[in-house]
Amino acid sequence: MTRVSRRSRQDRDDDAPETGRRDARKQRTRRALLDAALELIQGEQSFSSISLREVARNAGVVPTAFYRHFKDMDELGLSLVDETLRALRQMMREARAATLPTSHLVRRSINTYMNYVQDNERYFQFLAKERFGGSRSIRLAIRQGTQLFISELSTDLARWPFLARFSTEELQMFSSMIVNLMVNITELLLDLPYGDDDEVEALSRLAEQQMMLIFLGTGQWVPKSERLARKAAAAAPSSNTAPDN
Amino acid sequence: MTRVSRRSRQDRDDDAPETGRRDARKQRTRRALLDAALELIQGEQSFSSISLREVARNAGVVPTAFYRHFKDMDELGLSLVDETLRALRQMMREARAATLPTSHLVRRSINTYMNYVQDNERYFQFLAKERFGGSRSIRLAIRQGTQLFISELSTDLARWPFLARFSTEELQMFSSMIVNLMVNITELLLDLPYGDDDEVEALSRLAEQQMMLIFLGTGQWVPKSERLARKAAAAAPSSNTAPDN
DNA sequence: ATTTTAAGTCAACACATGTATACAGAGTTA
DNA sequence: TAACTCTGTATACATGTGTTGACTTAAAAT
Repeated sequence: MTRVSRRSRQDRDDDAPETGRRDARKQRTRRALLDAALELIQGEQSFSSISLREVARNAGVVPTAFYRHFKDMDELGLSLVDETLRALRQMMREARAATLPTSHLVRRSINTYMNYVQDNERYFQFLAKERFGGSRSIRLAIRQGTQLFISELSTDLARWPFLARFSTEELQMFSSMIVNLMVNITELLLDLPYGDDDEVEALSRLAEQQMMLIFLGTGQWVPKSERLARKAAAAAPSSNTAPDN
Repeated sequence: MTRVSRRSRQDRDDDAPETGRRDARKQRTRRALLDAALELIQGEQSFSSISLREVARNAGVVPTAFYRHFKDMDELGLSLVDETLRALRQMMREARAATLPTSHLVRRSINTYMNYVQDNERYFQFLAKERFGGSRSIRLAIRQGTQLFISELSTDLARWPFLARFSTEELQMFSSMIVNLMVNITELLLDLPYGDDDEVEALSRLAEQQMMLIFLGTGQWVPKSERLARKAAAAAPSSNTAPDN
């Protein structure tokens, strides 16, 4: 306790290799622990109901070794959230880079996403279960991540010509609806009997329709900026069958 | 084991008083157990992470007494789902009876609902947490309940003049979007710092806007029944800024 | 070559959990 | 009244839990 190590593996700020081989070993069992937790969650259990010992056992390691990596199950959970959201964001970035101009953009994006969910089922299972199930800190982290998504999507939407006229606030509202929609679809997808491609197809089409409905709605939505002006233009009876806002 | 009691309290089919006073006692501790579980869920824990003993303790009863009422924690959970959904359906029926003709129907319905959620927070907390957190049977029960809601809502929507032209399938899609939206709003509401009326107001308005957006979308949605006919009417370029379906 | 560091093991603890069995006493029925 | 039926209690057991402290043994630093 009198001496201070110059630099430990834990408090590095960026991912420097630090130094060779013991570190690799540590990283490996850390992964094993994370994977073990994810795997255990796959079944009936939720994160809050699996035990530290269970995780350690499943990772092929003695319970006390756990503490070399996480102080808590909660801390492991936060790492899981972090990792998951990072991966998701990564996917989104790639998707954005890949699909620039095209018809069927919506359909293609949805298909990409559905495939991604199926390939990374464990992460999404975790997110779905802990979005409301777990500790406050985990819930909060997930919510912040979701909010970040909404913001990113709304800046994307701002580039679409027929959405350019809306305020960022309105775009955020649209985005949040789309994200909610996809969250819901994701959760349905996760509960599907494994590998039923027809059902997945059906879900994709449902998502597409629902998204289209939202876009149709935005087409009729009167931007906040125009609302006062329009109101001033007398009280003409609405000729539309739909209610106006 | 040789004799068979004529009729036990458990296998009654409707709520006959059965007979007096011992039964009342039983019913009372049964309630205590259910309430204890709900209360425990209020905090950080989720249903799958609370123990039988905890519930018994919290209900002021010895652990083994639990078995006089439920064979399992899972069975208690199912009772909870049942009770919750029954109460929800009840609310919906009342709401439907109360609000017949009116402008601001959407706004009023939303306000009613939000109040209901706040008054029955425990039940909604439970639903939110177990919708994906718990055992398959509980998840399934919740999903079925949700589906039932969607169906009921879609028969309601069918009575609205400007939605009459749609197929039941399309109405179900609209309904599911609305229900999802409300589920999402509910979950946001539950995580609000307790009793912040302004935030609740903001959430209500958000829900209202989102619902309006959906209705605007339906106004532009081309019913399946008309789609072929329209397609036959040549390939006129769409004059709308919004994409068509 | 020697010392230091730290990831992982081992054994042990105090306690919580689900459930089985036997029992008490009030409530019901005859 | 006497016989019985149940809800709730008391006790006990085997097993799982989080966390402790002292240990080994390779890798890293000196």
